[in-house]
Amino acid sequence: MKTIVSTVKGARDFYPQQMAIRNWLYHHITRVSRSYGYEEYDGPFLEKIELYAAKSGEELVKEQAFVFPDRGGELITLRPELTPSLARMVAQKQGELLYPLRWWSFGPFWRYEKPQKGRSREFFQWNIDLIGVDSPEADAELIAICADFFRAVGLAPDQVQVFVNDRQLMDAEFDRLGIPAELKKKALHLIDRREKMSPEAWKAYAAEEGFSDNMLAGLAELLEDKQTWKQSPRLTRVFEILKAAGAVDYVAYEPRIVRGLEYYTGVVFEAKEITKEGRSILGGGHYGNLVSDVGGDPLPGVGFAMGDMMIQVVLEKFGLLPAAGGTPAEILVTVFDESLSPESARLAADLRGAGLNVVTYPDAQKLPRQFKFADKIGVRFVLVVGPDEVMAGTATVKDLSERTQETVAREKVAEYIKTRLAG
RNA sequence: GUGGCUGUAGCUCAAUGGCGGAGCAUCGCACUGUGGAUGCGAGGGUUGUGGGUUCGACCCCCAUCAGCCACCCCA
Repeated sequence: MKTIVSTVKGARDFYPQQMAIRNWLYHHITRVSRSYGYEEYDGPFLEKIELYAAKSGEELVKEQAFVFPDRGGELITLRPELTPSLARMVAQKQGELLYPLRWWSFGPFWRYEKPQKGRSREFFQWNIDLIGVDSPEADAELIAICADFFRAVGLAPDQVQVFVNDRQLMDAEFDRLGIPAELKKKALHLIDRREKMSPEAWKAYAAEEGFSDNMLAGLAELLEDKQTWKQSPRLTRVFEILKAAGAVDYVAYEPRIVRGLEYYTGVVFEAKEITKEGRSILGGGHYGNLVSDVGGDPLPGVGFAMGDMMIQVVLEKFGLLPAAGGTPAEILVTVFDESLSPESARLAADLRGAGLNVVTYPDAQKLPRQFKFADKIGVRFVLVVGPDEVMAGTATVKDLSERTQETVAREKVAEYIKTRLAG
């Protein structure tokens, strides 16, 4: 026992039960993505560190990426996010791709973080982007995809919400409040920090950063006003579209959402569980230029990313995770004794040929043990082929859930079971 | 990266510094052509790891690892 080598910190074993949940998530992600016409893609899991050097939050690469030298001495990074890879993939074929581009992906990422609930060092992430358009319709489409996904997994609008804001609206409001250009970035940061500090600490912090009392009062007011979006033609349009698309129940304007990543230039959004003001489930927004950092021509887009950990935390809280997997088999074929084991193998093969999932007991153990095993793994039907059945060309089919049993001609067994399964 | 809480059987948890236990689970038997129930029995532990204090450590101290929580940051 003591010699078992533990998993790498922050990495997870996927036992069948967890694997079933991962596949279930993947299934819904696939369906929603495809329903909007998005194509699946993926990038490499390993990238050169330079790819991340210029882009996306300095801290992400410097402090949170797994970086190691390969045997040739080159610094290799386990990808901490997908956007830079996506940017390269688009830039490499910028001229030949057909826009707008609708692409999605679900795969593993690594970040050297301190693991806790809803956060590990190896996680899966859904990335989805609409590239090559700049319209509010595009923003609305991605937000509607969030809403559709939540609906698909059973989350209701009173459980999760997509909170939306527009950085350009904030920018205009900053102008109105007399906040100079050099303070705007700090102002966004200040908004981001508002909920994490007491009002006093927040004010002190703001004063330290160079904000006047007037600006501060204006900012505080801006954060309380849930109607400001009406000043923004873009947000007005986004909400109009979301209403028409039947997604607006899941969406709300929220001035406190500004998002940390600097490449967002327009609409930004973040989904949260609303009952506890929890951590964000997913986040995204509009970026003005995806590919310039990797040498392409300016190309706008909108996208979001959702990690697999937080969504599972939320789904579990609301009892929405699918029931544990168990065996995919419907049938267990017992082995009466060693001499008749080929009969069982033949019957099992026939049933598999008919499209059924069949477990054979791998040993000529006593029948009670085989039945007990069948019960525990959760198959519905147990088949017995003993001397009597072989003589008569039949098989005995016991339905564990109905507690009934019938002896059926061998060639009719598959049909018999299918009928019972359908009924 | 910072601060805090917790590590005892497969799981959930007990055990004043003095013989490490229970429930559930597992396995066996009652029960050689039929599962769940019941009864009886069995196996399972370097008390996360490594040091220290002590006549004696699951218990106290130090370190370390892991999990969780709050920051940081974000998904």
